[in-house]
Amino acid sequence: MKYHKIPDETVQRLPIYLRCLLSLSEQGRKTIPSHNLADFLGVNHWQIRKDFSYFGSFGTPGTGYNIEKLIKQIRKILKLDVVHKAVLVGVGNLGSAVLTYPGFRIYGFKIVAAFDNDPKKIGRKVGGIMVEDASNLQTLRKRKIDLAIITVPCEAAQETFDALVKVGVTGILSFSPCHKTGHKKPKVITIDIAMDLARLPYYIPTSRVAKV
Amino acid sequence: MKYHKIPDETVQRLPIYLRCLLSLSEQGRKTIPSHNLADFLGVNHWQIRKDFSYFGSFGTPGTGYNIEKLIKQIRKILKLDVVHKAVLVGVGNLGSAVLTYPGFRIYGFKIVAAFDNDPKKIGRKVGGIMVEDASNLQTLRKRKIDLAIITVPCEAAQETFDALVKVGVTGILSFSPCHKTGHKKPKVITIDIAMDLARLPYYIPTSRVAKV
DNA sequence: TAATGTGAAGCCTTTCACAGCA
DNA sequence: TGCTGTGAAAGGCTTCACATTA
Repeated sequence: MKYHKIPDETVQRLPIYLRCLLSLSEQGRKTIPSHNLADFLGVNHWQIRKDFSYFGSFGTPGTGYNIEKLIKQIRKILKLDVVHKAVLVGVGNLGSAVLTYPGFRIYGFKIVAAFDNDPKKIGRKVGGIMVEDASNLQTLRKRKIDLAIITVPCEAAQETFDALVKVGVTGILSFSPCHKTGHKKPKVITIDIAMDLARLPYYIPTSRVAKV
Repeated sequence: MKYHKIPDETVQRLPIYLRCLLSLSEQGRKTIPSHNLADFLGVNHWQIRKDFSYFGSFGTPGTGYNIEKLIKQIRKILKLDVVHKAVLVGVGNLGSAVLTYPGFRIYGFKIVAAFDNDPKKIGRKVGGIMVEDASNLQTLRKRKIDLAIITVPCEAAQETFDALVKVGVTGILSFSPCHKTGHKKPKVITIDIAMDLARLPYYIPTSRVAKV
Protein backbone atom coordinates (compact mmCIF):
# COMPACT_ATOMS: atom_id res chain seq x y z
CA MET A 1 0.00 0.00 0.00
CA LYS A 2 1.18 3.46 -0.88
CA TYR A 3 0.33 6.63 0.95
CA HIS A 4 -2.51 8.58 -0.51
CA LYS A 5 -4.32 11.65 0.55
CA ILE A 6 -7.81 10.42 1.40
CA PRO A 7 -10.25 12.25 -0.89
CA ASP A 8 -12.78 14.40 0.89
CA GLU A 9 -15.64 12.46 -0.67
CA THR A 10 -14.26 9.29 0.83
CA VAL A 11 -14.06 10.89 4.27
CA GLN A 12 -17.70 11.91 3.91
CA ARG A 13 -18.62 8.28 3.32
CA LEU A 14 -16.65 6.85 6.22
CA PRO A 15 -19.30 7.55 8.89
CA ILE A 16 -21.79 5.66 6.75
CA TYR A 17 -19.48 2.68 6.43
CA LEU A 18 -18.77 2.86 10.14
CA ARG A 19 -22.42 2.73 11.11
CA CYS A 20 -23.02 -0.29 8.91
CA LEU A 21 -19.90 -2.11 10.10
CA LEU A 22 -20.77 -1.52 13.74
CA SER A 23 -24.19 -2.98 13.16
CA LEU A 24 -22.69 -6.04 11.44
CA SER A 25 -20.19 -6.47 14.23
CA GLU A 26 -23.00 -6.40 16.78
CA GLN A 27 -24.65 -9.20 14.87
CA GLY A 28 -21.50 -11.21 15.35
CA ARG A 29 -20.14 -11.06 11.83
CA LYS A 30 -16.38 -11.12 11.45
CA THR A 31 -15.82 -10.47 7.74
CA ILE A 32 -17.75 -9.08 4.83
CA PRO A 33 -16.95 -8.94 1.11
CA SER A 34 -17.16 -5.57 -0.60
CA HIS A 35 -20.06 -6.45 -2.90
CA ASN A 36 -22.07 -7.51 0.12
CA LEU A 37 -21.40 -4.28 1.97
CA ALA A 38 -22.20 -2.45 -1.24
CA ASP A 39 -25.63 -4.05 -1.36
CA PHE A 40 -26.37 -2.89 2.17
CA LEU A 41 -25.48 0.68 1.37
CA GLY A 42 -26.73 0.91 -2.17
CA VAL A 43 -23.40 1.82 -3.71
CA ASN A 44 -20.94 0.12 -6.02
CA HIS A 45 -18.50 -2.47 -4.72
CA TRP A 46 -15.53 -0.97 -6.51
CA GLN A 47 -16.29 2.35 -4.83
CA ILE A 48 -15.98 0.68 -1.46
CA ARG A 49 -12.77 -1.13 -2.34
CA LYS A 50 -11.28 2.07 -3.68
CA ASP A 51 -12.26 3.99 -0.56
CA PHE A 52 -10.74 1.37 1.74
CA SER A 53 -7.61 1.14 -0.38
CA TYR A 54 -6.78 4.76 0.42
CA PHE A 55 -5.90 3.85 3.99
CA GLY A 56 -4.70 0.28 3.92
CA SER A 57 -5.29 -3.31 2.98
CA PHE A 58 -7.81 -4.94 5.25
CA GLY A 59 -9.25 -7.50 2.92
CA THR A 60 -8.51 -11.11 2.28
CA PRO A 61 -9.10 -12.19 -1.30
CA GLY A 62 -11.79 -14.84 -1.37
CA THR A 63 -13.11 -13.90 2.05
CA GLY A 64 -13.64 -10.18 2.31
CA TYR A 65 -12.82 -7.49 4.85
CA ASN A 66 -12.08 -7.93 8.53
CA ILE A 67 -14.85 -5.94 10.17
CA GLU A 68 -13.12 -5.22 13.49
CA LYS A 69 -9.91 -4.01 11.88
CA LEU A 70 -11.87 -1.81 9.54
CA ILE A 71 -13.91 -0.28 12.36
CA LYS A 72 -10.76 0.48 14.28
CA GLN A 73 -9.09 2.10 11.31
CA ILE A 74 -12.08 4.21 10.30
CA ARG A 75 -12.48 5.41 13.88
CA LYS A 76 -8.84 6.40 13.90
CA ILE A 77 -9.07 8.34 10.66
CA LEU A 78 -12.22 10.16 11.74
CA LYS A 79 -10.62 10.77 15.15
CA LEU A 80 -13.51 8.96 16.77
CA ASP A 81 -11.15 6.70 18.73
CA VAL A 82 -11.34 9.11 21.64
CA VAL A 83 -14.45 10.26 23.47
CA HIS A 84 -15.53 13.72 22.34
CA LYS A 85 -17.28 15.90 24.83
CA ALA A 86 -19.96 18.16 23.39
CA VAL A 87 -22.11 20.96 24.70
CA LEU A 88 -25.58 21.88 23.49
CA VAL A 89 -26.97 25.39 23.53
CA GLY A 90 -30.71 25.96 23.18
CA VAL A 91 -32.98 23.45 24.92
CA GLY A 92 -36.15 24.00 22.90
CA ASN A 93 -37.95 21.23 21.05
CA LEU A 94 -35.02 20.69 18.72
CA GLY A 95 -32.45 20.84 21.50
CA SER A 96 -34.44 18.40 23.60
CA ALA A 97 -34.68 16.05 20.65
CA VAL A 98 -30.92 16.15 20.23
CA LEU A 99 -30.31 15.64 23.97
CA THR A 100 -32.45 12.52 23.99
CA TYR A 101 -31.19 11.20 20.67
CA PRO A 102 -29.54 7.82 21.25
CA GLY A 103 -27.48 7.83 18.04
CA PHE A 104 -24.44 9.74 19.31
CA ARG A 105 -23.07 6.98 21.48
CA ILE A 106 -21.88 4.72 18.68
CA TYR A 107 -19.60 7.43 17.38
CA GLY A 108 -18.13 8.11 20.79
CA PHE A 109 -19.83 11.42 21.50
CA LYS A 110 -20.96 12.45 24.92
CA ILE A 111 -23.09 15.51 25.49
CA VAL A 112 -21.89 16.72 28.87
CA ALA A 113 -23.60 20.09 29.21
CA ALA A 114 -26.67 21.99 28.05
CA PHE A 115 -27.46 25.69 28.22
CA ASP A 116 -30.55 27.82 27.82
CA ASN A 117 -31.58 31.32 28.81
CA ASP A 118 -35.15 30.45 29.79
CA PRO A 119 -35.44 30.47 33.63
CA LYS A 120 -38.14 27.84 33.36
CA LYS A 121 -35.68 25.42 31.80
CA ILE A 122 -32.58 26.21 33.83
CA GLY A 123 -32.10 23.64 36.56
CA ARG A 124 -34.29 21.04 34.91
CA LYS A 125 -32.87 17.82 33.51
CA VAL A 126 -33.36 16.88 29.86
CA GLY A 127 -32.05 13.54 28.64
CA GLY A 128 -30.13 13.21 31.88
CA ILE A 129 -28.34 16.54 31.40
CA MET A 130 -28.84 19.47 33.76
CA VAL A 131 -29.73 22.66 31.89
CA GLU A 132 -27.45 25.52 32.88
CA ASP A 133 -27.83 29.27 32.56
CA ALA A 134 -26.66 30.45 29.15
CA SER A 135 -25.03 33.47 30.72
CA ASN A 136 -22.55 31.07 32.33
CA LEU A 137 -21.22 29.80 29.00
CA GLN A 138 -17.75 31.04 29.88
CA THR A 139 -17.42 28.26 32.48
CA LEU A 140 -16.93 25.92 29.54
CA ARG A 141 -13.37 26.99 29.04
CA LYS A 142 -12.17 24.92 32.00
CA ARG A 143 -14.15 21.86 31.01
CA LYS A 144 -12.15 20.83 27.93
CA ILE A 145 -15.08 20.58 25.59
CA ASP A 146 -14.25 20.62 21.92
CA LEU A 147 -17.62 20.27 20.19
CA ALA A 148 -20.81 22.28 20.37
CA ILE A 149 -24.31 21.88 19.01
CA ILE A 150 -26.31 25.06 18.40
CA THR A 151 -30.09 24.70 18.54
CA VAL A 152 -31.10 28.24 19.41
CA PRO A 153 -33.54 30.41 17.45
CA CYS A 154 -32.15 32.45 14.58
CA GLU A 155 -31.97 35.69 16.54
CA ALA A 156 -29.68 34.22 19.17
CA ALA A 157 -27.48 32.26 16.79
CA GLN A 158 -24.77 34.84 16.20
CA GLU A 159 -24.34 35.64 19.86
CA THR A 160 -24.19 31.96 20.79
CA PHE A 161 -21.74 31.25 18.01
CA ASP A 162 -19.39 34.02 19.09
CA ALA A 163 -19.57 32.95 22.73
CA LEU A 164 -18.70 29.37 21.86
CA VAL A 165 -15.77 30.39 19.73
CA LYS A 166 -14.57 32.52 22.62
CA VAL A 167 -14.44 29.59 25.04
CA GLY A 168 -12.38 27.58 22.59
CA VAL A 169 -14.81 25.23 20.90
CA THR A 170 -13.22 23.94 17.70
CA GLY A 171 -16.11 22.15 16.03
CA ILE A 172 -19.71 23.32 15.74
CA LEU A 173 -22.80 21.59 14.48
CA SER A 174 -25.35 24.32 13.91
CA PHE A 175 -29.04 24.02 13.14
CA SER A 176 -29.25 27.71 12.53
CA PRO A 177 -28.14 29.20 9.22
CA CYS A 178 -28.27 32.65 10.77
CA HIS A 179 -24.68 33.25 11.76
CA LYS A 180 -21.64 34.44 9.90
CA THR A 181 -18.67 32.18 10.46
CA GLY A 182 -16.36 35.13 10.02
CA HIS A 183 -13.49 33.89 12.12
CA LYS A 184 -12.04 30.91 10.34
CA LYS A 185 -11.20 29.18 13.61
CA PRO A 186 -13.78 26.44 14.20
CA LYS A 187 -15.00 23.93 11.66
CA VAL A 188 -18.72 24.47 11.24
CA ILE A 189 -21.28 22.10 9.82
CA THR A 190 -24.67 23.68 9.31
CA ILE A 191 -27.85 21.69 9.03
CA ASP A 192 -30.66 23.72 7.51
CA ILE A 193 -33.74 21.56 7.43
CA ALA A 194 -35.64 23.85 5.09
CA MET A 195 -32.75 23.94 2.67
CA ASP A 196 -32.52 20.18 2.56
CA LEU A 197 -36.23 20.02 1.89
CA ALA A 198 -35.74 22.61 -0.84
CA ARG A 199 -33.54 20.21 -2.76
CA LEU A 200 -36.26 17.60 -3.00
CA PRO A 201 -38.72 18.96 -5.57
CA TYR A 202 -36.02 19.23 -8.21
CA TYR A 203 -35.72 15.45 -8.27
CA ILE A 204 -39.45 14.79 -8.34
CA PRO A 205 -41.38 14.34 -11.57
CA THR A 206 -43.50 17.46 -11.99
CA SER A 207 -46.72 15.67 -12.88
CA ARG A 208 -47.73 15.10 -9.27
CA VAL A 209 -46.89 18.55 -8.04
CA ALA A 210 -49.99 20.34 -6.86
CA LYS A 211 -50.57 23.54 -8.76
CA VAL A 212 -51.88 26.19 -6.44
CA MET B 1 -26.54 31.48 -23.93
CA LYS B 2 -26.37 27.82 -24.89
CA TYR B 3 -28.26 25.00 -23.29
CA HIS B 4 -26.33 23.10 -20.67
CA LYS B 5 -27.24 20.36 -18.32
CA ILE B 6 -27.00 21.97 -14.90
CA PRO B 7 -24.39 20.04 -12.90
CA ASP B 8 -25.69 18.38 -9.78
CA GLU B 9 -23.25 20.30 -7.63
CA THR B 10 -24.68 23.53 -8.95
CA VAL B 11 -28.21 22.39 -8.13
CA GLN B 12 -27.06 21.64 -4.59
CA ARG B 13 -25.86 25.21 -4.26
CA LEU B 14 -28.99 26.86 -5.64
CA PRO B 15 -30.97 26.75 -2.36
CA ILE B 16 -28.08 28.53 -0.68
CA TYR B 17 -28.02 31.23 -3.33
CA LEU B 18 -31.79 31.50 -3.12
CA ARG B 19 -31.79 32.08 0.63
CA CYS B 20 -29.18 34.80 0.34
CA LEU B 21 -30.90 36.49 -2.60
CA LEU B 22 -34.26 36.49 -0.83
CA SER B 23 -32.67 38.12 2.17
CA LEU B 24 -31.04 40.77 -0.03
CA SER B 25 -34.31 41.38 -1.83
CA GLU B 26 -36.08 41.88 1.48
CA GLN B 27 -33.51 44.52 2.32
CA GLY B 28 -34.53 46.35 -0.83
CA ARG B 29 -31.49 45.58 -2.96
CA LYS B 30 -32.07 45.28 -6.68
CA THR B 31 -28.71 44.10 -8.00
CA ILE B 32 -25.57 42.49 -6.70
CA PRO B 33 -22.20 41.79 -8.33
CA SER B 34 -20.90 38.24 -8.14
CA HIS B 35 -17.87 39.03 -6.00
CA ASN B 36 -20.16 40.64 -3.46
CA LEU B 37 -22.47 37.64 -3.31
CA ALA B 38 -19.39 35.45 -3.09
CA ASP B 39 -18.23 37.33 0.01
CA PHE B 40 -21.58 36.73 1.69
CA LEU B 41 -21.43 33.02 1.05
CA GLY B 42 -17.72 32.43 1.44
CA VAL B 43 -17.19 31.03 -2.04
CA ASN B 44 -15.37 32.17 -5.17
CA HIS B 45 -16.95 34.71 -7.49
CA TRP B 46 -16.14 32.73 -10.62
CA GLN B 47 -17.94 29.74 -9.12
CA ILE B 48 -21.06 31.85 -8.79
CA ARG B 49 -20.84 33.24 -12.31
CA LYS B 50 -20.27 29.77 -13.71
CA ASP B 51 -23.24 28.41 -11.80
CA PHE B 52 -25.54 31.16 -13.01
CA SER B 53 -24.27 30.86 -16.57
CA TYR B 54 -25.67 27.32 -16.78
CA PHE B 55 -29.20 28.63 -16.88
CA GLY B 56 -29.07 32.06 -18.41
CA SER B 57 -27.63 35.54 -18.48
CA PHE B 58 -28.96 37.63 -15.65
CA GLY B 59 -26.08 39.96 -15.15
CA THR B 60 -25.24 43.40 -16.43
CA PRO B 61 -21.53 44.03 -16.88
CA GLY B 62 -20.48 46.84 -14.58
CA THR B 63 -23.55 46.49 -12.38
CA GLY B 64 -24.09 42.88 -11.38
CA TYR B 65 -27.01 40.51 -11.25
CA ASN B 66 -30.69 41.38 -11.15
CA ILE B 67 -31.80 39.86 -7.87
CA GLU B 68 -35.50 39.47 -8.68
CA LYS B 69 -34.90 37.78 -12.01
CA LEU B 70 -32.41 35.45 -10.42
CA ILE B 71 -34.79 34.49 -7.61
CA LYS B 72 -37.51 33.74 -10.12
CA GLN B 73 -35.26 31.59 -12.24
CA ILE B 74 -33.77 29.60 -9.35
CA ARG B 75 -37.25 28.97 -7.97
CA LYS B 76 -38.29 27.69 -11.38
CA ILE B 77 -35.33 25.34 -11.69
CA LEU B 78 -35.79 23.94 -8.19
CA LYS B 79 -39.53 23.66 -8.87
CA LEU B 80 -40.17 25.92 -5.90
CA ASP B 81 -42.39 28.20 -7.98
CA VAL B 82 -45.41 26.23 -6.83
CA VAL B 83 -46.52 25.59 -3.25
CA HIS B 84 -45.53 22.14 -2.06
CA LYS B 85 -47.73 20.46 0.47
CA ALA B 86 -45.95 18.29 3.00
CA VAL B 87 -46.96 15.89 5.71
CA LEU B 88 -45.04 15.16 8.88
CA VAL B 89 -45.10 11.83 10.69
CA GLY B 90 -43.89 11.60 14.28
CA VAL B 91 -44.77 14.50 16.57
CA GLY B 92 -42.10 14.01 19.23
CA ASN B 93 -39.61 16.67 20.19
CA LEU B 94 -38.02 16.65 16.77
CA GLY B 95 -41.33 16.60 14.93
CA SER B 96 -42.63 19.47 17.05
CA ALA B 97 -39.49 21.42 16.30
CA VAL B 98 -40.00 20.92 12.58
CA LEU B 99 -43.70 21.83 12.79
CA THR B 100 -42.89 25.11 14.48
CA TYR B 101 -39.84 25.87 12.33
CA PRO B 102 -40.46 29.11 10.46
CA GLY B 103 -37.88 28.48 7.72
CA PHE B 104 -40.03 26.51 5.31
CA ARG B 105 -42.14 29.40 4.15
CA ILE B 106 -39.50 31.13 2.09
CA TYR B 107 -39.08 28.06 -0.08
CA GLY B 108 -42.81 27.70 -0.61
CA PHE B 109 -43.44 24.70 1.59
CA LYS B 110 -46.56 24.23 3.60
CA ILE B 111 -46.92 21.47 6.17
CA VAL B 112 -50.59 20.59 5.95
CA ALA B 113 -50.84 17.48 8.10
CA ALA B 114 -49.17 15.73 11.00
CA PHE B 115 -49.52 12.18 12.26
CA ASP B 116 -48.60 10.30 15.42
CA ASN B 117 -49.67 7.10 17.09
CA ASP B 118 -49.65 8.43 20.65
CA PRO B 119 -53.27 8.93 21.80
CA LYS B 120 -52.09 11.76 24.02
CA LYS B 121 -50.94 13.69 21.00
CA ILE B 122 -53.72 12.88 18.57
CA GLY B 123 -56.22 15.73 18.42
CA ARG B 124 -53.82 18.29 19.83
CA LYS B 125 -52.49 21.15 17.75
CA VAL B 126 -48.77 21.68 17.26
CA GLY B 127 -47.57 24.67 15.31
CA GLY B 128 -51.12 25.23 14.14
CA ILE B 129 -51.45 21.72 12.73
CA MET B 130 -53.88 19.17 14.12
CA VAL B 131 -52.19 15.86 14.93
CA GLU B 132 -54.00 12.96 13.32
CA ASP B 133 -53.98 9.25 14.08
CA ALA B 134 -51.09 7.52 12.30
CA SER B 135 -53.32 4.59 11.45
CA ASN B 136 -55.22 6.93 9.14
CA LEU B 137 -52.22 7.64 6.94
CA GLN B 138 -54.02 6.20 3.94
CA THR B 139 -56.33 9.23 3.88
CA LEU B 140 -53.37 11.13 2.43
CA ARG B 141 -53.87 9.66 -1.00
CA LYS B 142 -56.79 11.95 -1.71
CA ARG B 143 -55.06 15.04 -0.40
CA LYS B 144 -52.49 15.49 -3.15
CA ILE B 145 -49.49 15.72 -0.90
CA ASP B 146 -46.15 15.12 -2.57
CA LEU B 147 -43.62 15.57 0.24
CA ALA B 148 -43.22 13.91 3.61
CA ILE B 149 -41.02 14.46 6.63
CA ILE B 150 -40.26 11.44 8.82
CA THR B 151 -39.45 12.17 12.46
CA VAL B 152 -40.39 8.89 14.08
CA PRO B 153 -38.12 6.71 16.25
CA CYS B 154 -35.88 4.21 14.49
CA GLU B 155 -38.14 1.23 15.16
CA ALA B 156 -41.10 2.82 13.39
CA ALA B 157 -39.15 4.22 10.46
CA GLN B 158 -39.49 1.34 8.02
CA GLU B 159 -43.21 0.98 8.56
CA THR B 160 -43.76 4.72 8.16
CA PHE B 161 -41.63 4.82 5.08
CA ASP B 162 -43.52 2.01 3.38
CA ALA B 163 -46.87 3.53 4.28
CA LEU B 164 -45.88 6.89 2.81
CA VAL B 165 -44.65 5.33 -0.40
CA LYS B 166 -47.93 3.46 -0.62
CA VAL B 167 -50.00 6.65 -0.55
CA GLY B 168 -47.96 8.13 -3.36
CA VAL B 169 -45.51 10.48 -1.69
CA THR B 170 -42.68 11.20 -4.13
CA GLY B 171 -40.18 13.02 -1.92
CA ILE B 172 -39.14 12.18 1.62
CA LEU B 173 -36.99 14.02 4.11
CA SER B 174 -36.10 11.51 6.77
CA PHE B 175 -34.42 12.06 10.11
CA SER B 176 -34.14 8.35 10.64
CA PRO B 177 -31.36 6.34 9.01
CA CYS B 178 -33.19 3.14 9.90
CA HIS B 179 -35.07 2.32 6.75
CA LYS B 180 -34.12 0.63 3.53
CA THR B 181 -35.17 2.64 0.50
CA GLY B 182 -35.60 -0.55 -1.47
CA HIS B 183 -38.21 0.68 -3.90
CA LYS B 184 -36.54 3.28 -6.07
CA LYS B 185 -39.74 5.29 -6.35
CA PRO B 186 -39.42 8.33 -4.09
CA LYS B 187 -36.43 10.59 -3.80
CA VAL B 188 -35.17 10.37 -0.24
CA ILE B 189 -32.92 12.77 1.61
CA THR B 190 -31.75 11.47 4.97
CA ILE B 191 -30.51 13.69 7.74
CA ASP B 192 -28.58 11.78 10.39
CA ILE B 193 -27.54 14.22 13.07
CA ALA B 194 -25.05 11.86 14.67
CA MET B 195 -23.43 11.17 11.34
CA ASP B 196 -23.02 14.85 10.61
CA LEU B 197 -21.45 15.32 14.01
CA ALA B 198 -19.19 12.35 13.24
CA ARG B 199 -17.66 14.27 10.37
CA LEU B 200 -16.52 17.10 12.60
CA PRO B 201 -13.55 15.71 14.53
CA TYR B 202 -11.71 14.83 11.33
CA TYR B 203 -11.39 18.51 10.52
CA ILE B 204 -10.31 19.56 13.99
CA PRO B 205 -6.66 19.80 15.03
CA THR B 206 -6.05 16.93 17.43
CA SER B 207 -4.22 18.94 20.07
CA ARG B 208 -7.37 20.07 21.85
CA VAL B 209 -9.14 16.74 21.81
CA ALA B 210 -9.65 15.45 25.33
CA LYS B 211 -7.95 12.12 25.81
CA VAL B 212 -10.12 9.86 27.93
C1' DT C 1 -12.14 -19.90 -7.34
C1' DA C 2 -13.63 -15.80 -5.17
C1' DA C 3 -12.57 -11.52 -3.93
C1' DT C 4 -9.04 -7.81 -3.13
C1' DG C 5 -6.18 -3.83 -4.58
C1' DT C 6 -4.82 -0.58 -8.10
C1' DG C 7 -3.18 1.69 -12.46
C1' DA C 8 -5.43 3.91 -16.10
C1' DA C 9 -9.38 5.78 -18.59
C1' DG C 10 -13.29 8.51 -18.49
C1' DC C 11 -16.09 11.93 -16.65
C1' DC C 12 -17.40 15.81 -14.13
C1' DT C 13 -16.31 19.98 -11.54
C1' DT C 14 -13.47 23.76 -10.42
C1' DT C 15 -10.40 27.16 -11.68
C1' DC C 16 -8.48 30.32 -14.76
C1' DA C 17 -7.90 33.85 -18.20
C1' DC C 18 -9.79 36.87 -21.11
C1' DA C 19 -13.03 38.58 -24.68
C1' DG C 20 -17.05 41.34 -24.66
C1' DC C 21 -20.35 44.46 -23.07
C1' DA C 22 -22.77 48.46 -20.35
C1' DT D 1 -13.53 50.91 -16.20
C1' DG D 2 -15.93 47.25 -13.89
C1' DC D 3 -18.14 43.20 -14.19
C1' DT D 4 -20.25 39.42 -16.82
C1' DG D 5 -20.11 35.14 -19.51
C1' DT D 6 -17.47 31.34 -21.32
C1' DG D 7 -13.97 28.42 -23.69
C1' DA D 8 -10.11 25.98 -22.21
C1' DA D 9 -6.92 24.04 -18.74
C1' DA D 10 -6.38 21.81 -14.52
C1' DG D 11 -7.74 18.94 -11.01
C1' DG D 12 -10.21 15.30 -8.68
C1' DC D 13 -13.44 11.54 -8.30
C1' DT D 14 -15.60 7.49 -10.26
C1' DT D 15 -15.55 3.65 -13.03
C1' DC D 16 -13.34 -0.01 -15.17
C1' DA D 17 -10.43 -3.92 -16.16
C1' DC D 18 -7.36 -6.99 -14.63
C1' DA D 19 -3.25 -8.70 -12.21
C1' DT D 20 -2.81 -10.71 -7.78
C1' DT D 21 -3.45 -13.30 -3.73
C1' DA D 22 -5.52 -16.51 -0.03
